[in-house]
Amino acid sequence: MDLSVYFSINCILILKIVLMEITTLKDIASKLGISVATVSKALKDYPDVNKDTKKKVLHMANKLNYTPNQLAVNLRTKQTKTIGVIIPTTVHHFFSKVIDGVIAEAEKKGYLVIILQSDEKLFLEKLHVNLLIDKRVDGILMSLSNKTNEFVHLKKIISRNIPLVLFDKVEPSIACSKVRIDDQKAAYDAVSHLIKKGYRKIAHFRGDLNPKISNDRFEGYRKALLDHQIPYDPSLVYICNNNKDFEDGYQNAQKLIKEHKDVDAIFAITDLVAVGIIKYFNELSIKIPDDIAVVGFSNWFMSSVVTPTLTTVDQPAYKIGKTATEILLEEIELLHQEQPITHKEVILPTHLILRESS
Amino acid sequence: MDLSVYFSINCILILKIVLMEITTLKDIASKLGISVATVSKALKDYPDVNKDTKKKVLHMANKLNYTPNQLAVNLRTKQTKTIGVIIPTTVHHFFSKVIDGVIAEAEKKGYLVIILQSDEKLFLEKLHVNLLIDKRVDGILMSLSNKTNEFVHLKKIISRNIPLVLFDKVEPSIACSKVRIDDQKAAYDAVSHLIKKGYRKIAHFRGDLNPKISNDRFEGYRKALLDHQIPYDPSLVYICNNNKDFEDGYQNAQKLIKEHKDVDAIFAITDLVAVGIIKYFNELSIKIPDDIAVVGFSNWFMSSVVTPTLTTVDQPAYKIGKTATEILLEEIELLHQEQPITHKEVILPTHLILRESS
DNA sequence: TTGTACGCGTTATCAG
DNA sequence: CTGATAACGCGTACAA
Repeated sequence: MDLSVYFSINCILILKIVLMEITTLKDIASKLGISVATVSKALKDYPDVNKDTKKKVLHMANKLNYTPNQLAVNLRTKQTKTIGVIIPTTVHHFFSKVIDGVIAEAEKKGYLVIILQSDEKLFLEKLHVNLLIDKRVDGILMSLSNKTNEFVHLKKIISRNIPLVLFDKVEPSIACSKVRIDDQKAAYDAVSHLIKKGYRKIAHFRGDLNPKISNDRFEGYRKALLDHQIPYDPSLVYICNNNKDFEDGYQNAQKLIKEHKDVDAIFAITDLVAVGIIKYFNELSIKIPDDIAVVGFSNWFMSSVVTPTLTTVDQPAYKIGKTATEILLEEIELLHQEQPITHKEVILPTHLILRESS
Repeated sequence: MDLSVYFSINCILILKIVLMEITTLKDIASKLGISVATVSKALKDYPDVNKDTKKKVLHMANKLNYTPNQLAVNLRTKQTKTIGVIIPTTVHHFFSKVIDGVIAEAEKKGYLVIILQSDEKLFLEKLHVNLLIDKRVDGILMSLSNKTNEFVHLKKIISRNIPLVLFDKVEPSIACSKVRIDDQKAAYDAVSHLIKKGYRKIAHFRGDLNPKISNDRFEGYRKALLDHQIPYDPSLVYICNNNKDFEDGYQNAQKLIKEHKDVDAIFAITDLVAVGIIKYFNELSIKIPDDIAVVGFSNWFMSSVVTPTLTTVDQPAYKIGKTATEILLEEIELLHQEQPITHKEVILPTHLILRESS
């Protein structure tokens, strides 16, 4: 017999003995010979309870290590002090920072966070919405998947009177609060920067056709060109839709070089795409930014350590998560107090971070 | 008045009208003129209920969009179908992949996941343990913070009879299941690889002194040297403990070059440290691997796109999360069935990924 | 100041 | 096969 297994079993036996009993109000009440109601009130600092009994209750509660059973509290108060988050994926620098912000803010206000991933699939998004509704979370935070093109599940949340805040990938037609950046303006700024630096033949590696975010960035790109009297050339726009941003960037860079030898800059929809481009150019010894400049989007950590370092748009991920959560918790609070809710749309500022690649 | 605000308020009014009532067993029962008990049984497919009534109940439940109130279910069954995860941070490639694995596996089995961050602080770790216990999660998954040097909070979990699985950063003395890699062997393999490639003066950028993980990797480094008749030189070991891995790598590389001009390889405790080293060497035009080879640890995505690409130890993050969750859910299930639990210690294999930097 | 009694929505036992 | 009834643990209006 393996020693570690033996050890483990041994431990279980010991544990059975040390097992801590969970104390309830009833336990305290019976030990003290008073009623459950009084104990409850004492613990919640009600005014109509004798100082002495309160002290006794507090002492006993402490001694028995009492903590209220949240399940029972939830059932009574109809609040779970829990919010749900649905995002495409956690394995993503942007989203993990958003989560960081969400958890930090929620925790500060005494809320717990349940995280679910849509994996960019509509049916999973729907499934998870139902899961969260059944779980009776107090509110829901969502960044929509790229494939989401119908919104009954969002309407269901709203019709159930559960506060919903959309962030990042947002649907304008849904009546709820939203937190996002101005993708069009951010893209416009990035491309304008390239133009000001003297680049003229600027390609754009864009995202899928459906998501608003990708169209907005594309529009920003186009507008920047037109506003600076550079004709818009559709053949300079490449679509990255394999959900493999890095390889999309790498492969499209390859294509681009074949099809447009004279291109002098690329605006990529995402840092990952940009890093794919950089990788390819490095392999071919195409000099960045001397031969071709590259600008990314999101300011992933990676963009600051890659060679050359990447000029990119800083997207305040942590702040997006934090703000969305603030609004959500506010709405939850208002709802609880039966006060009217006014939905907000917050647009957080972005900044272009200038680095070596442009 | 701002139009969007007006629009929002309008929407609220509409919502109030569409508000969906939540149906309970009682509703179904009264509509059908039967008892709650029968409805409950019909819905749960108990054998002792008439086919006709069952059909009627099912139909009505469907019509009214009935879903059981999980809060009540939880209170009754004393299960929340929720597990808690405490990790140092979500903003970390390794941990976000672990989370991915955890959520995927939990979801498959119908469990939800609450995530909390210790931010490498012991007091937060303790706080969160209490939060999760109060929340009555069915089980807890933890990767300990670097600062964790006492374990009463872990013992508290166990004494409450809540299944606990430790992963990645593990404490051997705690009687619970564990999922981890063999850090010492992984480090040994990495350094042996350098030696076989002909490198002789190999530095090690290690982690903080406390965490087991960092000591294990250091031991692997030392053993590999000794086993290959290379004397161990303590002055070649640099400590990275600023919690800023990238900068630690960068700065220690600077120091190393000053203090040991003839060093020919570095084994870094983490890819981030390695990338910091690479960055510094790139700036100084020190050739990797010709002048100095670099090996990292973890196989972050970044390591495959940096220039030169980084040789590193692949740590199966997703699998670690998935396996830990599997074991946890198993133990939860066993506990629920009042069957004895045997703790497991799973050691997942790592692989050295050979790239350009060595 | 304290205690009684009920409700939250389910599940489970047991009698009919 | 069906339905009272109790219980889970807590909160609170109301009676004492």
